[in-house]
Amino acid sequence: MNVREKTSAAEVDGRLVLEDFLPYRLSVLTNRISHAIAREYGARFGLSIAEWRVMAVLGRFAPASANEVSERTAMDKVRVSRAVARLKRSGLIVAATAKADRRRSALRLSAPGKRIYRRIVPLALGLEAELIGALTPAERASLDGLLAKLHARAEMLDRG
Amino acid sequence: MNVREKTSAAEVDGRLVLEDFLPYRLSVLTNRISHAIAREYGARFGLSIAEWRVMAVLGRFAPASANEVSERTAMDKVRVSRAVARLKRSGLIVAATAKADRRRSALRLSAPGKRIYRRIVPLALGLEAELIGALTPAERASLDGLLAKLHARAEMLDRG
DNA sequence: CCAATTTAGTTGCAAATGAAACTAATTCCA
DNA sequence: TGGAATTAGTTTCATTTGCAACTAAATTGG
Repeated sequence: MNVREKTSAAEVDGRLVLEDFLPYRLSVLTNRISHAIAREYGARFGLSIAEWRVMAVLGRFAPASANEVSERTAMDKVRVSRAVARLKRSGLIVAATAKADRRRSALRLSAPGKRIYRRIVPLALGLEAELIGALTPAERASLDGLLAKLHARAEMLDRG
Repeated sequence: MNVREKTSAAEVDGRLVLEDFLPYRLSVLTNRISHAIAREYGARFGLSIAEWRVMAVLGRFAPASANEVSERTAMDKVRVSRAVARLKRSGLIVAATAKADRRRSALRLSAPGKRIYRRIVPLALGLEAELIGALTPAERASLDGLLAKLHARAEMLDRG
């Protein structure tokens, strides 16, 4: 009957069905979340999104170099460099030169940085809870696995 | 034994386990995909991501006003306004004044715009295919449902 | 009706961004 | 070894971004 093969859920007759197109859906979703986050605790503590992300990485993985932060967040290294500079200026993080490699900095949260970090974490978790509140535990587990797979593929696309 | 309640998978002892934190994971994933996309067809056709998104919406929903584009993509209206201005200048879209409401523009792809659109669509779909290539049909369906739920929640967070 | 408010879209301006060039330290290998 | 190539991070510069203020059109309610 000469029915055209459908190559993807996101395509009909050569046109892109945007609302089914995964990169688009992820982008919109992430935009909305980032926006809500920026309002929620970004503005409240005078932190940009980039700054908060740096702090979040350091709260979890300190000491870390700027490069490590960049890799972990997929943020541009220039953006990281600037966020780090601002955070140093405002005293929320401290930088030592790494012993093994003097090009590298060893970044950590300062005491005031830790205090702010500990105030933001519950807010961040609260927001996440609102987000996944509609999901059952099984769905959360499923989401977890799917994101892991997508992440692995995206890393390949981005690098290769 | 006074074990502390664990409030979330992404929290341990007051610290945020970033790699389990949904907004972070989505952000990294989206960053990587956008980056790959920008390289893949952004640079190749001289289009910014914003411009391509406008075209993608128009390819799907023309005629549409700038505001509609903004809502559908969750992009700032200023960003849309500028992308539209550039696309008009380069002749890829045309704007008529909406009959019913003369503040509104009625945007459409021009003939050259359609030609470029039809060349980009397969690339976009190819990229998406690479991304979800690792997922079974059941997993794709599952992802679809989960994103829909998250999207609904995110919209509430962003607006309310 | 028409003044007050709302909505679509643009522009001014200051801040954020990122590619490319640069400095400085390290590694590689001939 | 030591010079070439690589890597960490910063700076420069042109572009992009987005808030706020604006214009213009439409809607609302008195």
